[in-house]
Amino acid sequence: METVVGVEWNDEGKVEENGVDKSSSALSSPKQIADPVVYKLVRVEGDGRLVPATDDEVMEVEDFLEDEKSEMHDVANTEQTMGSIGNEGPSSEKILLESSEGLLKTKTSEADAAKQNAQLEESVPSSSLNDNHIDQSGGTGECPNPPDGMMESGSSASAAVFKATFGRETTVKDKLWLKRRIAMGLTNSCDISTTTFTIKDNKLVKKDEEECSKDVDDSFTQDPAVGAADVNCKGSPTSHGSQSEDHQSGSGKKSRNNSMEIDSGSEHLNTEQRAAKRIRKPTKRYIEELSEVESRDYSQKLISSPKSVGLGQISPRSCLRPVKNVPSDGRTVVTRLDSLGGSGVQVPYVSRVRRSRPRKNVMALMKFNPSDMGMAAKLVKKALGVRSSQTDDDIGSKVLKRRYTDQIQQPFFAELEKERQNSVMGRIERGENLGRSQEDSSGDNSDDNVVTVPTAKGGMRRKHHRAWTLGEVMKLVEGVSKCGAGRWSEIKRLAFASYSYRTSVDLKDKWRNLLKASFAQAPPDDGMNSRKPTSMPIPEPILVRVRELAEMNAQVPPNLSSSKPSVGSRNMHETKSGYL
DNA sequence: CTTAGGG
DNA sequence: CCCTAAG
Repeated sequence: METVVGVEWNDEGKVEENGVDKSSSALSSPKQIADPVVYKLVRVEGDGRLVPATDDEVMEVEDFLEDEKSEMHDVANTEQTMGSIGNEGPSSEKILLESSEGLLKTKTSEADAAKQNAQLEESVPSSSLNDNHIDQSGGTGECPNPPDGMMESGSSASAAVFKATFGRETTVKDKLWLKRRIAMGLTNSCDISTTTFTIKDNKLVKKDEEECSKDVDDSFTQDPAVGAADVNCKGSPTSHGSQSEDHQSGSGKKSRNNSMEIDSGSEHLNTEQRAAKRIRKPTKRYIEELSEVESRDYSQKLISSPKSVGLGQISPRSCLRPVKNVPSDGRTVVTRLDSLGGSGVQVPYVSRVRRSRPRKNVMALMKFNPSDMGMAAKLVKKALGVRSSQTDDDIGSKVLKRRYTDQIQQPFFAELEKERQNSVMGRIERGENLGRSQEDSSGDNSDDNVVTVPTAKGGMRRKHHRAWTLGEVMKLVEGVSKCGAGRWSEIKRLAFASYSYRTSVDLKDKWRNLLKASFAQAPPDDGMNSRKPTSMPIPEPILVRVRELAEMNAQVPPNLSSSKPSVGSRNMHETKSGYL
């Protein structure tokens, strides 16, 4: 099988001078004259040898190219072109061409490459390589899709684009192949196009575009991650965003400017146009540490991941975007409410839910938003998860949340808390198994509708951070006595079935704390008590039991085990001994 | 998903 | 409480 291919050679040309210099016409640029890089037509024999193309073949190609040239002017319907590409499978030719490509070592100096690129921009008016492409095709009023722009040009232009895309020359003249190649390259490397491609026919694209265009106008400089969507519309010069394709295999924390992988192999890439890279999905924690802006970007990314795209559910995202405009110091909660809500007040509530179990609330949200589907829910959930944490940060940094809350706020809060606790205690002592305290009651359905409760001194307390009531503690202890420490899920099922909050992890944590408390409270007796009498008045009996159980489970900390041996007498007063 | 441990 | 790593 033989194939005619175009090959680029240096003037020094190692191949017979039989070809036709097609480069200038192909690239439709007079400047090409001095350019040493030219196209030669050669034939690739079955054994891989190169044979000068015959005149007929040359003519053939010329016609082909002519055809392409004319086609270049036809900027009319890009979608059609796209379609044809999509439908066209790789021709058998392609394979051979690829192999030949390997054989022919193209040599192109950097300068040449530069020239090529320069020409490229000239010859491909609506190429996405040009940041102004939006303006050029802006007449349509639509946001041009970069790949489409690429597709408009013929093989010659495609070749140029190819080079621009892959950073190397191509010997392939097959228009379709080039197109596909470019498309693939873009798809794989440039998330912009990914999005574009995937949702090309999706009406949501339009929505997206509307949103982003609206957004872009006044949006601050966008992080590439978020820029992606915007790029689609505006082709932001600064950020060729790369929407993470959400390859689960994402690798370590890479900067957004890391090199991307291109299937056909890439050499030097024009960094300007290659700015878009695949980026790794940051971890939640990472996000939390980031500034608001970046956090939001994260949400964007999440939502605009292929999954959502595939389902054509991007609405949440568009809704989210506006949030960006909210001043960081302000109550993002409210804003988020509006934007996300599109529909509702529910959103903020949801957002307040603890990350580990937002599902229920999300479902509730779904009820309010019938239009949202499962995937959307997931995404929303995720986004909200991020968001919530972020909001927390808004209210007060994590540090504040913990340190400040515990040490400074508590004193003020102490009184209230104490009162409440006392009432609880009373009930306990009465043998009344308090199902739930006041806090609890607020919990299940409407739970933390109020994000924070301002306290006397301007402190903020989170509602959804439920203090452990004595009853809960007792249940916990009892549960441990029954099931043994470590079987938290069991305990949760048995003793905490009615407490929708309190995950097994919570139980575990609490137990850990109890353990610590039970063994550690001896030494600082007076000091601690006097200073923080209100913090957590766990009755001694409970502590004793905790200690007991701990000993039984060999959970006793080595050093502390001897700290309080004297209390042993009381240990028998409980029901637990029989169980274990 | 559950458990265990660090933050 | 939150997060993550393991099983």
